Amino acid sequence: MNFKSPSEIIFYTIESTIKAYRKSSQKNLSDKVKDMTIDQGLILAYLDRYPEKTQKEIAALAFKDSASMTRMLNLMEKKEYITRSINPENRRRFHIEITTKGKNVLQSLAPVIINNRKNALEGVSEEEIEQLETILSKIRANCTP
Amino acid sequence: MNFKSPSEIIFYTIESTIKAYRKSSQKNLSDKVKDMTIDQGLILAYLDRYPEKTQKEIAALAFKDSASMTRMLNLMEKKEYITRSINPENRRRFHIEITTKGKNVLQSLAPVIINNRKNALEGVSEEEIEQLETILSKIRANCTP
DNA sequence: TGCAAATATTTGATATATCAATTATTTTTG
DNA sequence: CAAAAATAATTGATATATCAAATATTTGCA
Repeated sequence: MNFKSPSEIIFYTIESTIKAYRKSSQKNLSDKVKDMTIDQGLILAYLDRYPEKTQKEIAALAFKDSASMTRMLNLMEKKEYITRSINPENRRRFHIEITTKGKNVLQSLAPVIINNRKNALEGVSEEEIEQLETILSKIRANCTP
Repeated sequence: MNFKSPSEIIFYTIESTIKAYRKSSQKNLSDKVKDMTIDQGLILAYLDRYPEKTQKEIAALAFKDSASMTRMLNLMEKKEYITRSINPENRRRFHIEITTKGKNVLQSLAPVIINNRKNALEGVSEEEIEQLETILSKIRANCTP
């Protein structure tokens, strides 16, 4: 197997880039709020923005599996960032609410998330972001059944 | 928090692309070899190519943590893809050997991995790969302490 | 030489990913 | 309408990620 082909290198680069981004973002976030992961923060943000979505839909937004979502929300409930109650219109669903504690955390998280993105994109032009977007979308389409 | 900024979208795209790639690669791989993950396959390939590297070094190549590597190698040992013996030159290290079974699996995996890459990059020019490489490296550098 | 620091690996704890199976409820359809 | 199909969420099993602490060994230096 050729370990030096461009195709090998590029997936290596994508992988390492996203890992570096996650790691640095998590660090900045942990400095600000103890006991909170990037993903939990993002999910909190999605819940805030789309309060009517089901767990399954939030999961899709965050590229999670329903099973992962269930477990993450269990944790977030235990940590008192959210509460869940059965949705009377459709009793298979939950109605998820962000607690005051959750809202406060979200407030303090927002600038961290924005700053993580800004920092990661320092020196990257709008045009480059568009190129990135275009090329990656093509790859994603190739990999999507 | 603005959920529609380019900076938000681009990380979403990177994330979804790599997930789609992993998922489709894993599927192709599972069709060929039962009970083998992409990462285990890659690690097998690295072990084959760099037989003298330590677990820690292999871990770094594959963007794993030493702890994860230990557990993955335990599994791979249990599945009889590798054997580990203490390296007499430095008894903190292991000498890892790929078993015949491991070598056979590796053989059948190689074309799958190559094909996964080829398929994912269908319609992506060399120039685009270079652009991707350049831009992502910039982002990674921004996120690397 | 002898002991402190460094190194390689493991282990424990906790979080997440993924697949398949299960439960509870709602919707569809013959 | 009643049974079957679809849907939302959960659970179990297993794999992986991550951090911190522990273990074993080697290296560097006073």
